Amino acid sequence: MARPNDEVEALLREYADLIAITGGDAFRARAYEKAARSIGGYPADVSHLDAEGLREIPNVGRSIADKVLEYLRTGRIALVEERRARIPAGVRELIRIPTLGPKKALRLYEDLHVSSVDELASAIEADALADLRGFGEKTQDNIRHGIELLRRAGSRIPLSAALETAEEIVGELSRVTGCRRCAYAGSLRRMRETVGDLDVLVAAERSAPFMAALCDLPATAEVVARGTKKTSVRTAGGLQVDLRVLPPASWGAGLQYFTGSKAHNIRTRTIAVHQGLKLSEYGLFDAGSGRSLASRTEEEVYARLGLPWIPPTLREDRGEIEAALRGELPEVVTERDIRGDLHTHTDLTDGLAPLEQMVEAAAARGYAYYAVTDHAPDLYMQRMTDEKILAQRERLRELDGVHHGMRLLHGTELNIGPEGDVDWPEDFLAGFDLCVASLHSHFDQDRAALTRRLVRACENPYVHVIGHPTTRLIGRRPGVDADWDAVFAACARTGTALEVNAQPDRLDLCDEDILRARDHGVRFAVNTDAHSVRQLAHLRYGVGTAQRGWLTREDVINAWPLSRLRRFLRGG
DNA sequence: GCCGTTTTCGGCCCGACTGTTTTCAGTCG
Repeated sequence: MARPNDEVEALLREYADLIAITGGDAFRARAYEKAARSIGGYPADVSHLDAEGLREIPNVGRSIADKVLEYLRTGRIALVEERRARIPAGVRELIRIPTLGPKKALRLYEDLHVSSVDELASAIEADALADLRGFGEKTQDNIRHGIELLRRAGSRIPLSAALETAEEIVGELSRVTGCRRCAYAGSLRRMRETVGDLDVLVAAERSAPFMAALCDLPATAEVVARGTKKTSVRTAGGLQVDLRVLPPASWGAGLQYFTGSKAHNIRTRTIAVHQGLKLSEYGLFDAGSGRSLASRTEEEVYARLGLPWIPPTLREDRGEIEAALRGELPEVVTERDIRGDLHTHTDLTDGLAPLEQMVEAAAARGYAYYAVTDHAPDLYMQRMTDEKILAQRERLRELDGVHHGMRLLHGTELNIGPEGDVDWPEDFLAGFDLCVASLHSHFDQDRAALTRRLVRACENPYVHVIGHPTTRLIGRRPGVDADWDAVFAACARTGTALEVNAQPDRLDLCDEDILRARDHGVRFAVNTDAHSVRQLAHLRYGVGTAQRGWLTREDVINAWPLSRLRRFLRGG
């Protein structure tokens, strides 16, 4: 099951939403939100803490500590259940629609008895909102568009959630007696940004114990189908998990087949056919005699087809077969190649952990260098000042090299203003080792204005990296509309790196944009944008996305040794 | 509900944008 911290976070967030929807004290709602975020990002497992330990978590006081203890003891929080009884779950779903907040949700529920996204969609179709105060033409358009966005994301779940569930399931099944191999395949293994269902494979002589184990998992809510070769279940979170048990001799062929993509597999099967072979999930066979030629490992299967092993993240039929045939497959960047994180926050702005904890955690990851990039003053809500950032710099210099010799870079995340200007004058910017610059507002400027804005940011000699360049939020907000080829060209010309932001709901740039930018000769930085210690581990999602964009160590500035990185930052 | 170099009460992230309610509520970052 999910980590206790995550369960508590979800519950407190729900409570905060319910307070907001029922018109409770806004500050109280925010207090629960803040506590939820702090607990979710807290490094220690809350189920191992007592009341005193819980209260050491920022934004957790006596009342919330008691509620957490109640949850850990009984599995529920009475006050949350009380609020739940007053507001149908579907009403809370409504506030996931962009531009629709708690106030509008409550009005829809009270006046029209709308208690789900589907009911709202029908109500709009039936023109039932016409007489409702505050729901004019434009508002309805915005809601309709918001519902569209939600639905397009559909039932697919974020890569990060899928990966956590898959790793738990693989962990459990690996412990079952008779398990020779166990792995997840499918779009998850290819690290697609969202995942529709999980494909889990087991190699074993007997399948029954694994089918039983899957059905008995605590995460399993419903058994969809149960057979000897394949069993499907649905988790409490609504994720379908397909388990296939293969004979050990078919492991490689099965893994290849179920990893896909479909387009990639069509290409490999075509290659097989042209060689008088047949490729299936059971192996690579001679089409005439039916004799098995390769099946134990993926490497064998690819080799018998005349191909090198192709990393799963490349298997999209986006030229990887041709590159493999030419012997020109890229050696894609791996998590081990990343020598440092270049975009991270502390509690000086909206991060959760103090500088010392972030630095210590970064060192524990084995980084050679690490940049701290808190928000700059133009993002007013962060209340940054010259004094605060300079005091941080002083403290950071003291910590430089203290942990395993890890070097620290003092940076900032600048705000790209509507005209492409950034916070602070040039002489102040010159004091930073590294500046990331990102869009945080004015997303709906027209294409020409947005392009100019981004190009101007690139042309600023103190801007080294463009953070989360499109600002998309997966399933919630599309990226901004710019002439990206012009922006990528500007990055290449000015030596400005583009970020591959590893936050699971961003993954920005996305794989396709990376491929385009790469053609322009742009460099990249794979960064977590971590706002807590735990988020430093989000790096893997960024690396997966970078791989899908065919990036190598050479393309990624934070895979370089520090001396080379510093030359890049100096513009050399 | 949390918190404290304006400290046990009285603040709390501030400002902008949008749509619609002609003076501001709601939402967002």
